[in-house]
Amino acid sequence: MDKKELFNQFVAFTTAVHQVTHELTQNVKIDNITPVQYKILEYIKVSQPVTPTEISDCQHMSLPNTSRELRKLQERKFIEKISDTEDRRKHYVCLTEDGEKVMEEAFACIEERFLQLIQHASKKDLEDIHHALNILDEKVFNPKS
Amino acid sequence: MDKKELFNQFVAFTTAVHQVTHELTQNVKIDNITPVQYKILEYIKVSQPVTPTEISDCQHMSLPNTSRELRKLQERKFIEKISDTEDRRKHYVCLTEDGEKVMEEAFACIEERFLQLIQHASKKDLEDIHHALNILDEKVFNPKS
DNA sequence: TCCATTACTTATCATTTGATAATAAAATAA
DNA sequence: TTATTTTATTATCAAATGATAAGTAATGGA
Repeated sequence: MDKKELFNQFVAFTTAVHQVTHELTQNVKIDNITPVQYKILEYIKVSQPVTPTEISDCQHMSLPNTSRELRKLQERKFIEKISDTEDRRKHYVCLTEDGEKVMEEAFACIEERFLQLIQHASKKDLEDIHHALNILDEKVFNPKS
Repeated sequence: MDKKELFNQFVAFTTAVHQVTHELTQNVKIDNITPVQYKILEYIKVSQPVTPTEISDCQHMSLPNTSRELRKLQERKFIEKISDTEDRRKHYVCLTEDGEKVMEEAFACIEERFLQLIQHASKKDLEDIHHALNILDEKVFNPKS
């Protein structure tokens, strides 16, 4: 296996992943929410509770800008902040009930499209996909070293 | 294989892919170029010659905005437009020599980081990765139906 | 020929996002 | 105690991106 060739395959693959991700998420429409705000909500949904600093790091945005977007999300009652009892500088960000509802709908919408994507897959296909995801996760995308 | 479970794995996987893609490309620094402009150049690099309409479709941006960014890229001598001799409404966009050089450097930079990522992979690991990419491409990300 | 359509451009405006400075409050180290 | 660091916020400005209207030129069909 030539590494150069593998790189080319990798580039084509990641492009396809981005493309499909876009297709799966494009019909998720939360009223008056910006892409960045959606990404933040998505991150909170799967990782809550999280601190503004963690959001800042993972979403690759500055803390002031993170703070601004969180304020907007809080004003719209999608999230709430709870200050740490130990270290009162820290704030834990969580989804509110409204926020949970909205994100569950969003994920349901994405899941529906995902199921369409794999609707023709056989039982063995599903096993193969599962296995392939594991391999790539382990050996490329989540190196646990 | 439960499809619901596979969906969760899929979501985690695509998140990891986006994360790694970001890490691989983050130290590609082309002077005074915006993210959108970079994405356009990247697309042209792998697909040239392309028309503005194709760029517009693939990059999910309106034709007027595409036209504006292409103008900027043309002013900076990264790309050139050639009109179709058959249908003179159509324009083919290509990289100039400068553009080619810049993008080759960018890809070299990404490849270098990719090689670091898989530096500890054995010969068998590389085969496994190659195979896994093929499976996912075929069964999920590039459904040829 | 005339009309509709396609491919693209220009211009303009609103919104989103990014960058930075200044501040505050709590924690921690000296 | 005082100084430093960490966490987060507010405020402000610049730049990038998105949306839309209007216009040009070429094509193709009626």
